[in-house]
Amino acid sequence: MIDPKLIREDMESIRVLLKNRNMEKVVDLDALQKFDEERRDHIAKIDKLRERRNAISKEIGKLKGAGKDDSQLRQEVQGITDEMKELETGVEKLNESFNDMHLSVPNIMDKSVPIGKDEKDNKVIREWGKKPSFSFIPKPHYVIGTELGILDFERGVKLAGARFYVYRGLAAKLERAIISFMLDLHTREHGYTEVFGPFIVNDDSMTGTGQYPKFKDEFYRIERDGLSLIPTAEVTLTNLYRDEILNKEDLPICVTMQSSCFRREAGAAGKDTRGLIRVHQFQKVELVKFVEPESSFDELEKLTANAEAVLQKLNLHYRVVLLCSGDTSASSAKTYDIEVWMPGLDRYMEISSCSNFLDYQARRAKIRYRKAKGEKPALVHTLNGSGLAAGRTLAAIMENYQTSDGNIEIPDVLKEYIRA
RNA sequence: GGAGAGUUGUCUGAGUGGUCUAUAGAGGCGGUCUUGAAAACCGUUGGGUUAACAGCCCCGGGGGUUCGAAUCCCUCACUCUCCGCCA
Repeated sequence: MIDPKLIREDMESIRVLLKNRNMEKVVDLDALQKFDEERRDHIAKIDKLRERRNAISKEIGKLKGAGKDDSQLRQEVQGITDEMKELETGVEKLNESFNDMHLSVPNIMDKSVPIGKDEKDNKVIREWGKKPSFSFIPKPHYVIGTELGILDFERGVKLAGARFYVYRGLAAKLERAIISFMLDLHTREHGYTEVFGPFIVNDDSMTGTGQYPKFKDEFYRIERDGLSLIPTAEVTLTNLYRDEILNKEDLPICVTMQSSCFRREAGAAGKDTRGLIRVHQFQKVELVKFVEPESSFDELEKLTANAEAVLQKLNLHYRVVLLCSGDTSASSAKTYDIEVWMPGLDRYMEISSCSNFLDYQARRAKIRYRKAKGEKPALVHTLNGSGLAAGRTLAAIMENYQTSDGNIEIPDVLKEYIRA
């Protein structure tokens, strides 16, 4: 959620924002403003009425105690109650309309974000390493994996359906190694604390990070228990401090967690249908930071560098892309995608997405901190990024480390994790 | 899954429908006193809404009864104890 004050005081900048994000049609700003005004007007009236009613009730109590007649006061209070009821039903509807629209207003955007329509307008910020050269035509990971018998898509389908897979032998082992390696790197060298928490969370958590209520179709929900499978450990990690007031001294808080991630991929029919790129269940190491507002853009650079370090140590060529206004997700103020080179697919593939949410998530999830004793709590800034998606990392290693005889070499940094 | 007991402000803990609309103690912060400290004494001590004071809201969440609810009713969640089941 953006600061509701912006809606009242700086409508024009929101109008520009919506235009840049191609979301002009998503939010009706005039209606939003109207709902807000009416709703606040009603609330003020109700408060006045309640003040009067509280006073009368007190009076009645006194009269009763003294054994005196209170019928006149009772009559007056009846009128007040009726009026309040009417206003209250109005406020309920107004609040609902306002909240729905307020939730769909995207986050403000950083000045450094290029204005653009879609991924074509994204800006490549830097590249690292080089595309590897092969003396043969490199195969896509799903061909290598199937031929080696370590990726089994047919049995994945049998067990659960399309977009599921089974790892066998080296693939299973390699992914486990990748995850351990990444967690060790982030905790030993980048200052993150390793966390492990629920993969299944309640609706408050899904709402806190912005998955609900807008994108319900994209996630697996267990109706019977009112719980959902997390699409990313961002949900678990960011909601750790939901409804809490943190100490300034404890910031920044940097946490990392590996989890399975569950996505319905509802709108992805026909896209990336082969291989490990787009699947319903995959593993990922997530990085989340809670920081003071002043430092959040510096922290975004650091977080992105932390994710890049994984690829550097694996010696995988990648580029960092700054997403343009139209391609940045609604809750993010600035996003870098890290795209790894896939020789078999002959294209770059997103393997991490690092975002600064400013106070957008913190406001929803009520994550605050106290700057100094006696001061009112202020919202923290939250950031997150993949560090990295494990299944895609496995795919990238398979394609980049393939040999002419159809095998895969093990990257040096993973060797100590694979003591077969 | 069954039975019972709970959930109150930083903590402990009162409060079973009003007339001081949250006792009291501890802790924290400030002060007096002191060479300094302790003790003692005095004061202060949450979140939200609002331009702001006032007002209004918050006694696990939601709903209800009532002129009036921490207090009564319904419902859900969580915690504890016992039983059952179980990796």
